Amino acid sequence: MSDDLPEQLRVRREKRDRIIASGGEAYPVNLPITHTIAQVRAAYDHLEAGQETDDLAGVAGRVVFLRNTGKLCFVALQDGEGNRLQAMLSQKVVGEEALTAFKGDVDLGDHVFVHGRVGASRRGELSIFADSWQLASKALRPLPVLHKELSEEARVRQRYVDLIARPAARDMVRLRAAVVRSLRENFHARDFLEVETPMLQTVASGASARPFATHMNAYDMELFLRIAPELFLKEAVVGGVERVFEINRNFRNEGADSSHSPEFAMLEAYEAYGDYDTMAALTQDLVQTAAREALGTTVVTLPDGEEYDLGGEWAHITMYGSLSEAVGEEITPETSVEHLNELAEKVDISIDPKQMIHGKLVEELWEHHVGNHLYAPTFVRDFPVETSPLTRAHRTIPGVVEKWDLYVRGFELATAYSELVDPVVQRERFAEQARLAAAGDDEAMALDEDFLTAMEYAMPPAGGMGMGVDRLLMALTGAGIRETILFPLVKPTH
RNA sequence: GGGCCUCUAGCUCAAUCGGCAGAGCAACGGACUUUUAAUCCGUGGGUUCAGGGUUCGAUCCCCUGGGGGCCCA
Repeated sequence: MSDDLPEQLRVRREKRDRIIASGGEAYPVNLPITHTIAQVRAAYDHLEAGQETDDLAGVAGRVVFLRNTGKLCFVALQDGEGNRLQAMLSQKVVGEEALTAFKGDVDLGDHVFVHGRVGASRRGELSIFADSWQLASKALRPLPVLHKELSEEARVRQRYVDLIARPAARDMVRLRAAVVRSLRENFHARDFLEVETPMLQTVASGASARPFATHMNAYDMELFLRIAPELFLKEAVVGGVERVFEINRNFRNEGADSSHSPEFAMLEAYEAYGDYDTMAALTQDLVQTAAREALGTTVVTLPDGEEYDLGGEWAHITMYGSLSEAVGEEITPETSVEHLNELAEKVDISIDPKQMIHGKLVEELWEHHVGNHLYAPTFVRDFPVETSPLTRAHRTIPGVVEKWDLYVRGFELATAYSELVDPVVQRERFAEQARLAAAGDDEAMALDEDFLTAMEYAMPPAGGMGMGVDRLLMALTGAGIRETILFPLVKPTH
């Protein structure tokens, strides 16, 4: 059986077996650790080359560097954050037997414990001068070459290896945790309550997307993974949870690419007596504060070295206004479908004839003429009503709704509404979505009767906002969405 | 969904008009008490993504399928 293994795996397995057979431990339950690698580094980094102390320390870490010069061995131990500490095993100090065992048993990738005096090597490297050592956990597979980039595929298929090998992978995990923490603390400071609403829903609504379907055996019924928490969060607002947010996963049964993942983390927040302007101010602060707290600056350095500034007041433009400017003629909610279609054909935008409605044409034209060229953080305001069924009509401008999308470096980071709270109008909007669905739009929003009933108990006027957390990480780093997700979905190899 | 690129040793990558499949690191045996991708001597390691076709001969050319990436929709 083990004869079938590649050489390096077989050799390591044999070492494990030999250690255990001779009464040693390859996987001890605990070790006499006195310091973390980081603690030793913090306390002794000032030592100068050749300077030794009488302070003893027992530390453990993963072997990422190994050198045997005969009667002296060097080993670099790494912790989960990437901190490294060298240990030196001299035959004179640990003894011949222990050194021979070390040479025979330890491979790159193993976890090893060393105990000894703290000092700096002749070359100035902070080190443990080991008087004893012990295997902490035997690795049966070799590490990849640490000074070469892992292939993109290996990175996502074996993220744990990526985390061991690549500092940027470790940084992303910690940055993401810092960003999410910043978001939560910001909300808490504003007296928003965090809630968790259903992931399994009988109707997947609150957004325009295809859901994942599943089946509940006990009730013998079809359920859907949520595409958005919106309707439940609004029901919470109806019930008096007037400042509320949720950070959780959404699932959309659509394509996956560098900015879309089938499951993605979403932040949604609702504020009674707020509107899309208060949401804009909130969103700008959430992002800028997260940048300051997680990165230490609002100036993001992208992978190509370019600096992108998230600071300052972000621009506000209107969808119809910016589109009119771009095409050189006035486009309004009254512009006919026929004329919009002429404009679309002029730039080779083709739309399914069954879905040829004013709102879709305006949005497609806007994306082509304006959205694709947006770079600096920009709020795009006042959308056509057809494509925004949960948004209230603009307070003064007929034919548009109070909705904005936030674009950062050309992708959509967040969206917000002055929420539609009139239950009669809301029902009409759902009816219109049902007509679109009947006409073949499989992304039309599904009607949710429970939600409409809740609305009939009166929801206070409110602003609501949604932001993709993975996309926020993209905005803060320039990484693709799969780099921001610790374990992204990967197709099986077979 | 469409187009292009890609899959070779544990890892990162070479290679051949179609003619014994290579390097670096890693591994194995040996030397070395201050190494930082050590150095020196020696050795082993391959279902070239899978299946089929063409051919005396396929890692290479063709077809089908699979994985990954990029661009477009």
